[in-house]
Amino acid sequence: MRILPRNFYARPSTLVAKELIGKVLVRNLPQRKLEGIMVETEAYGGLDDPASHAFRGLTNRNRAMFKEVGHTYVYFTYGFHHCLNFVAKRGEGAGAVLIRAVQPVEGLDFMRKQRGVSEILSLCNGPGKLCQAFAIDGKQNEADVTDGNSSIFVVRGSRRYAVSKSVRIGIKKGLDKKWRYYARDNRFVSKFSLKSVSSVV
DNA sequence: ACACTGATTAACT
DNA sequence: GTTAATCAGTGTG
Repeated sequence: MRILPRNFYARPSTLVAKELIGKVLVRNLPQRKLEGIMVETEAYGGLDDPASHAFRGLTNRNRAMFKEVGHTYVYFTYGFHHCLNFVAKRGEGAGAVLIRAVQPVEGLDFMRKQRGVSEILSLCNGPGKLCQAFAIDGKQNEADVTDGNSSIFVVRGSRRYAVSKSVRIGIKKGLDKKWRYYARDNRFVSKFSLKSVSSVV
C-alpha cells in the first residue's frame, strides 16, 4: 500500500512537516477523487511553541491536536477560512503540521469550480485556498488519514523534492523558529514565500 | 512590487 | 471585547 502508516506521524512535527513535502493529499468525494502534491507545510508544537493553538493547553477548538497522530485537525479562522493540519508529535502532548499549499494533480475542474478561478497556480497556493479547492471544512476534523477509505488520506509521492525552510507565515509569536518547509523553486507555493528568508534543509 | 483594508465568525480572555 | 496559522481587492509608487 502506498498510504503513509501511522508511525510516520509519531515523530516530531518538524520532521513530519519536512518529510510531507512531495507526498500526495487525496480527497475522497462521493463521485470523484481529488489529488495534490504537498509543496508547503508548517510545523506546530505544543507547550513549547507560543505560535501553536495548543500552547495554552487543551481547549474545545484544539482538541484534535492532543489526540492520536495521523488524524486531521481542521480549524476555522478569520471568519472565512478553514485550514488543514495533520496531527503529528512524538509521545504525549500536542502537535500538528499545517498544509499550506499543494500542486493540483487530479480533479482540476472541480477545484476551479470550488475556487471560482481558473489559473492553476492560484488554486491551492495557501491554506485557506486549498481547503476551498478540496471542499474541506469542519466536518473533516479528526478524519484518519492513514485509512484509504477515509474522506482524506495521504500516500507516497513518485519523486523527491529539494526542501527549503523559513520562518512561519502569518503569526506574531514563535518567529525564532524556522518551521516552514517548502519545495525549492516550486511555483505552487503560497506567494508570501517569495519574500521569506530561506535556506536549504 | 508593495502596503493596507474589509469581510465575518468562533473561541478565548 | 479582542484576536486570529487568511484572502481578495484597492490604492500607491
